[in-house]
Amino acid sequence: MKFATWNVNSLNVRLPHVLDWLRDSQPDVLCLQETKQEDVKFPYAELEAAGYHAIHIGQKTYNGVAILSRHPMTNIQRNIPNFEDDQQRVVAADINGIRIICAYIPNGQAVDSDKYHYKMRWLVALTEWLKTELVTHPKLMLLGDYNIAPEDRDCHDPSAWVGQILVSPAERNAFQNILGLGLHDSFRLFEQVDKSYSWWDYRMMGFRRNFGMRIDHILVSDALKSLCIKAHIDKAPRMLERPSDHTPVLLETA
DNA sequence: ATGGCTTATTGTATAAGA
Repeated sequence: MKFATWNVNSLNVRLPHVLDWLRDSQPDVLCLQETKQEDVKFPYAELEAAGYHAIHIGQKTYNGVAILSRHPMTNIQRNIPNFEDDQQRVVAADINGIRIICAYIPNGQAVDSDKYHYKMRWLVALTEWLKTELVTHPKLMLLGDYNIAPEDRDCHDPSAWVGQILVSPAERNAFQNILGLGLHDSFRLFEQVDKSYSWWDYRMMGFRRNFGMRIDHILVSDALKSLCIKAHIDKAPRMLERPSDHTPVLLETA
């Protein structure tokens, strides 16, 4: 099966890119972040016509996540259970016996800001929930925009980013805590070219100069690890007119 | 360089992203 995650930075704007990409790439499952639309505006009909079931949880202007799937989805969960949150950042479903969790982890804005502390609380709640999910779903995959570059090699200029969000020790530690549950960064299960990133700033010609960060990830549980056969980043959508600032990250399993 | 884009909004400037 082929899985992917993509922060589209407004599905309203990016729907043509998404439909083209689904047609060309034929993933079984595509997780979207930052749909930035209420559910009544979500393009269920267009996606159904393209061959995809969809589940979505959204809000106006900010956040919003969706799972698109060629296969039926059951056991649907919206938001992290037992975590008070007015932001729409998580949707999950069982697909072909695999627990698929799509997450848009908070950005954090600036280290030690209120939003940063929210990010850290949010990561704790996510980690606690994952721990219980893994008990009942040994085959689990967590796809999304983590807003964390796990290591220095995931940042175009580590020295310039010291002490910033996306790379701060506390954020990286939170990422390691998730791995500690028995999850694996699928991208790093395979040999990759240096300076591989999933996001580039719109400003300063970030993409052309490859000033990017690898902050979108697909983590897999122990039970899925041995089934992984390929992981890569598809930079093509980032080269289109009026692109998202993120590009799709993919994983293929046997 | 605290931004140089891009998105969205009961807009005509502001907030937020990363």
